Amino acid sequence: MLEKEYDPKEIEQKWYDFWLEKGFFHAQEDDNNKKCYSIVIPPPNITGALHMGHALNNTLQDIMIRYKRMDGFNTLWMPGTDHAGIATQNVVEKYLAQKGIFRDDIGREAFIDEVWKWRQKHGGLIISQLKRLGASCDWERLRFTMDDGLSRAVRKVFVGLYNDEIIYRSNYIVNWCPRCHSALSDLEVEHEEEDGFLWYIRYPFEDGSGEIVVATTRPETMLGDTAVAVHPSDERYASVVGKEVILPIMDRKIPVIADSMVSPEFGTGAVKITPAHDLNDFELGLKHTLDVITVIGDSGSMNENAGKYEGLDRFECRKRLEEDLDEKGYLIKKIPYKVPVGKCYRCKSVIEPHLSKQWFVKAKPLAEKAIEAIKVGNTKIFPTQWEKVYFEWMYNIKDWCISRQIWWGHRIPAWFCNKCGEVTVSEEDPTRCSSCGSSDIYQDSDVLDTWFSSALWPFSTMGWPDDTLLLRKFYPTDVLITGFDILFFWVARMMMMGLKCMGDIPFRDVYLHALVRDEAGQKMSKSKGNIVDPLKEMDRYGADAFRFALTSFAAIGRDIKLSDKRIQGYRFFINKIWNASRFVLSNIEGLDPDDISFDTLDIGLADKWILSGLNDLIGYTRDALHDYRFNDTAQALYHFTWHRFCDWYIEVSKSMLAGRQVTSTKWVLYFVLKTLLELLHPLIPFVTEEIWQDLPGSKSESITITSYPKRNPKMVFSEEVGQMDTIIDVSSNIRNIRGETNIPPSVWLKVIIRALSNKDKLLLEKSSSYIRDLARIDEISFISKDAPRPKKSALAVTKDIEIYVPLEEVIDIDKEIERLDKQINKVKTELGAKEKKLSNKNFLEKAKKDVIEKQKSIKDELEFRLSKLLQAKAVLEGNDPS
RNA sequence: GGGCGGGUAGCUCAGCGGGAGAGCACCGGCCUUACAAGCCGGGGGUCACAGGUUCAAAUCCUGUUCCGCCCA
Repeated sequence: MLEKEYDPKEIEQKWYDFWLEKGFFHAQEDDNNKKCYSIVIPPPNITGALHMGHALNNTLQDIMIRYKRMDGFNTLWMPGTDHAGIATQNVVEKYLAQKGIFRDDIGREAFIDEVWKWRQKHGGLIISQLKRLGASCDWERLRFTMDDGLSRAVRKVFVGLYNDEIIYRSNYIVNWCPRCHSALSDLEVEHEEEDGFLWYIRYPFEDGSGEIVVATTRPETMLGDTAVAVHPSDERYASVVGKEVILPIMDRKIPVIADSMVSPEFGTGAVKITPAHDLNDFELGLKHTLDVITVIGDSGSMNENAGKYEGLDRFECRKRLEEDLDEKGYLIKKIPYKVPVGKCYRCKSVIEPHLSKQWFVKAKPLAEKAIEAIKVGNTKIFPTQWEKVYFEWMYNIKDWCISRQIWWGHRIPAWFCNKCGEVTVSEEDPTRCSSCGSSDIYQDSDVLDTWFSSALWPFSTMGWPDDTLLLRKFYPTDVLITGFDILFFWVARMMMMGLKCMGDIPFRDVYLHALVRDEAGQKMSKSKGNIVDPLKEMDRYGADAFRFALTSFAAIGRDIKLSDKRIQGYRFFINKIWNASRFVLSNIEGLDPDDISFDTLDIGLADKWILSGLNDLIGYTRDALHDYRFNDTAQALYHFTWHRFCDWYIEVSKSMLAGRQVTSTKWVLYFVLKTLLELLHPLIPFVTEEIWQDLPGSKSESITITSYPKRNPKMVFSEEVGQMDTIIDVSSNIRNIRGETNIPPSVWLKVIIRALSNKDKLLLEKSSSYIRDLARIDEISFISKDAPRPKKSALAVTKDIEIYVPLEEVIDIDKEIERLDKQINKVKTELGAKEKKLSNKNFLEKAKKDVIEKQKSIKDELEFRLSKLLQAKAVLEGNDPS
């Protein structure tokens, strides 16, 4: 027997330990009997703590995995963590700084040792938090992007792509974060518009024939200018192209050139060209063979080429330079201007376009196959509108800068020769230069972008480059479930690498879920203080309630606005299940389901109604999960459990348990509860296991490994469903009269029913006991078509059934008239619309027959109800025409 | 500048060609022995705006407007 109060805490821990101990989550690669189903986890950072995004993401994955596991698949949910190069290095640096240890003091090797130590100590936090959530990952296979195996995969891919000339090294303008001290890929830069200025500066002609005025948003870069450019067809400047100007402050002669890249509308139509500090300028510089002068260094301060500004921070330099220009008369004006600013997505520092030697992945050839795979439908993206976004990005893909100037990560397997200057790229650490054979070589100090190893995740975790059983069985994976925000970062790159290295897609489906926001729709962030902590929510309401809430909100294509209160609402649902189960378990004592054959049971109307509904629910749930409609799944289960099973079936079962059909009622209660628990288990694993274990009969060791319910054609009873719906409808109408007239439930009522159709009449007579129970009626009588109307009674009409509730002295005439008027008005409005529709010739000619028929029958019903209500009102008003 | 998503009950959202829905909140009545974390009943919406297509539009098309996001 279940405890009276549901206490999630004890129960959750208990069952999770049980599942682990039994090894239910472990995939069997040598099992040849079952079909396989696999998911790889989006690896969280080792520095991370569980946030709402993780919670949602992993709940959805767990639902799919648990569903498939129950449904007979050999399931693999591959877990792991990501080494998160820059983020982790930052965290560990801060951690060491507290102890007075600094990276540069201890050196690279010692620092990396420290990171591993840190990871040993703190890196497992998020894993334990995922367990708290109930994630049924195959923990025995836990992977880490810096593991030996995965590192070997990284090297293999790097070398392979290098040999295919897809990876190359080049001197190019990259996004440089002066704080992280590293290059970043285009994706790692966040673009914003900020309030800035546009400076207008005179550049005098060298021959003294006047000046040209250039406009710039970044005056400090002028120190590295090597040209001024105008549009070739800009008449204002046609005569000055080819002349030279003196660069103010620096007193350097630079040419005026013409190029169609210049926009005549911007500023004065003349722009300064700084090839070392702007991507467009760099390309224009290459085209016109301009000098390249770097004036800003790695840390964002001015270098030796900046003359007297050397050593100043770039923004300080801007101020000083402005003063100097103004003082010397070069500055014409400075006007407010919206400027685009790129910021580091990790530390928010302003990105500096920076000329440096970096490693790149040539993306175009990889993208072609990745586009094709989605085009032909080998991989499908849900919701489909993301496919467009994917294509857009893939078609315009740019080369991917993969080198990072940090220490923590996969070191680039390239060695430079001090003697001949050539590079040796090799999977094994070489001892000699592959070009000249010299042993005077050194390894590139850079590491790879973390996303480079993440791109290999679906196959590197399964043992690639070895040909493993795991890969053969579980690759490609069935679905990738992740947030849309890493579609480019991760999904797109896994597609490219999977197709390149494995020759096959990494996953058949991609389900992109929304972002979890706060109740005001704001992105959650520490600085805003609007974070909802999943751990706290789970402590407060239990993991099940929390999971169910997230699942209910996971509608396709929407952001999720989450508040504590909304989670609380689902706590009530868990409690409802708990109490319904207490009712069922305490009332089915003595039932041995093993001894019962469904075919021999004498089941009644209500039984058929609930079983048929349950059967539909099974189909609906399976379909919804198949389409990743998680919220539909949750809603359907919620509604059926609460508003069909609890509200109606359990209610009628109470008297059935005291009647003749005790066994069948017990069995139906048992069967519906059992099935509901199994349907719910993937969403709310803990509470369902706790109750399921208490069910009678022989069963498997755990609900986790029991079969997911299947539809049963023997449980389809459409006629009875309609009949029970009529009974419920009549009962609701009686309850409505009771409610509207404020008659408390303690007062038993009488009811008189007149049904025009014989079918309904027979049904209601036969099944009147249901109505008695549901509406608290102690006497039901039936009158014929031509019998006089019962006096002093309230009336409700549904379909062609008249329901009279005699109120004797209780009746308040005015109040009842008021009540009838309300109904009359409602019916009149609806009837008006129907009449209009049905008097429309065009409608009758063009609409489908069944639609017209339906409208007609609705109209007939409304007319009937109206006439009855009007008559009832007339009686009360004392001018009964009959 | 280009693209995407959205504007439906007080709030959060579902519905996406044929009688406007759910949860929460609100109002009234109930301790009816599974559940007061509950039960029963009720009120509440020119479905952003303007055109169009259609017999029929919250639903399809066009435009406007507001909000959010992505890319440049």
